[in-house]
Amino acid sequence: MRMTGIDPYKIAQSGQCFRMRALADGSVEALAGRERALLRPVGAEEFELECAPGQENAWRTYFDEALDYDAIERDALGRDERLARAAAKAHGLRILRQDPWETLISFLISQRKSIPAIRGCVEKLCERFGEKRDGAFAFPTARALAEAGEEALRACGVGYRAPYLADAAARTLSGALPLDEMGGLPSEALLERLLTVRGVGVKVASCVMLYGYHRLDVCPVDVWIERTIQADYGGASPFPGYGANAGIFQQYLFMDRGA
DNA sequence: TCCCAGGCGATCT
DNA sequence: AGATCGCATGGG
Repeated sequence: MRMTGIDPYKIAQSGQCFRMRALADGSVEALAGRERALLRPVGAEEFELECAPGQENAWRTYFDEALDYDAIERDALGRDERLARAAAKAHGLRILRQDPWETLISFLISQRKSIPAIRGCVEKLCERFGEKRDGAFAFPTARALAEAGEEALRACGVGYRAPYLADAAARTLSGALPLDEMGGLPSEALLERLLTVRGVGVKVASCVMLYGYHRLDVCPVDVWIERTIQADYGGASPFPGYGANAGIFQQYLFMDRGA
């Protein structure tokens, strides 16, 4: 299957997912849930996607193929100078449609960690508690993490976040936190439910909403985005004015952080 | 050795 | 309601 117009290298680097990486031969490996895909470059902005039989449409959805990102980039280019610069550099980026559970656990870990450190923790969790499947490890299920115990979780380098993961896993397993059903909630109610998870504040909840529930208007504000607001927007957040694409524009600016 | 990382919860005023 | 502080761990 062929995919055009996307830049998987940028997606892998974007900080929205932690199990996607460029390989030495120039292809990009994507791991999501129990599945694995390989994107091999075959031309300009063109990649051949190799995946398990029957998974093609799932990967098309994952890479948000149906959305017109060229139109979104044009929107960004017409806003302000700072955003336009970031959007131009981010050409080919997509907001992935990730699984809410995987997103929740990943961003619970993310607090006060660098992106390489997050990747390391996530990979350890997968190796130790995920099912081995065709040369890679699946992301661990809620049951697997609930049964692992806090100490075994802590041994993956998650530190003080271990009880947060245990709580999220237990509540997901019991049905108290029905992550899949919560996709039907309006954003305000969804945010409220996510904030009931220990270790989830507004920033982590925003990441789960944007990356796990594809709420593209939701804008996570982390230390980097806050710095950008201070340094480039004089302390006045531009995101309320960005409307339906605020979350995507946040991602453009996050990728261009420090520039 | 020091400082920071895609923050959050507890504990003050 | 707002401000401050401690927190596990790894990398520069």
